[in-house]
Amino acid sequence: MIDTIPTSPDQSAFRALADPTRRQILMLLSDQDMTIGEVVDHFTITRPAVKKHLAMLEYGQLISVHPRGRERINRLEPLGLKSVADWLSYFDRFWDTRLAALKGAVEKEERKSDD
Amino acid sequence: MIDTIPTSPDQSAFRALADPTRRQILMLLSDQDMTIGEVVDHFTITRPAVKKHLAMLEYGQLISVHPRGRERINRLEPLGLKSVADWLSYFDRFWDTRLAALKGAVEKEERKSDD
DNA sequence: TTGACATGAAACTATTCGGTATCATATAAA
DNA sequence: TTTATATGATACCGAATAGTTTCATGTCAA
Repeated sequence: MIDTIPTSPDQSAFRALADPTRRQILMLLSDQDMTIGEVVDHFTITRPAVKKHLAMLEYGQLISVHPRGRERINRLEPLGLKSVADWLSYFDRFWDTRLAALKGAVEKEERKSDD
Repeated sequence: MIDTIPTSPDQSAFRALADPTRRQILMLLSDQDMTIGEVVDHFTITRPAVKKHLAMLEYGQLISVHPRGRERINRLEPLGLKSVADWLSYFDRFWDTRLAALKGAVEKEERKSDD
């Protein structure tokens, strides 16, 4: 009986990804860091709406925000996305057993080259 | 200016994954197909609540439902998850360039062995 | 110092979400 | 043919979402 749900490491990241506008923002930030104003210029919704989306992305640790003078620079935080991808990888075996195996091998190889 | 958002292929799949209970259900179904009642037995919430979650998972094409007598068998549909993983793979380059390359190579290899 | 500008924040609205309780329907079993 | 069981479906509730408008704050520049 599941009562206290063994919450995945990043509930808020999954929630942050649920909205198409927020996913679009992530795509934008993958090209370059942007101020709030610059992000707003890519959408038709108002600035406060974008601000809220950015707040949720930050809460889900998918972006980080860095003040610079009167601006705030929004930067993609890929590691937040990686944790989601890792959760999904649990299902790798269903569509590609061999890929999962290779993935493990590569990651092992990487850990070796890290030290 | 992004107005009509170039919606990702699987908006409803992302939404379906946003809830921890639904992700838990997917984990359960990855072990075995289940009737609604069997899924309910793993949680403390009521059957109609579970039913709604299953409906969202079905809408997001993450599961399929198959009537059998008076029961309805819920089955994991891994391909729905794969489309989400594919969207995420856009960001692979940020944390693992080499893995992304390997992934491409493996998938190419698979396509070869498919025909 | 004053004005322009980038952002913060609050208040409000409509809709969706996650949940409940309740009742209806269809099938299996006695 | 009853009766029990598995599910469908509806109505309702409180909280969270996604958006708006409006106003306040802080910083750069003239």
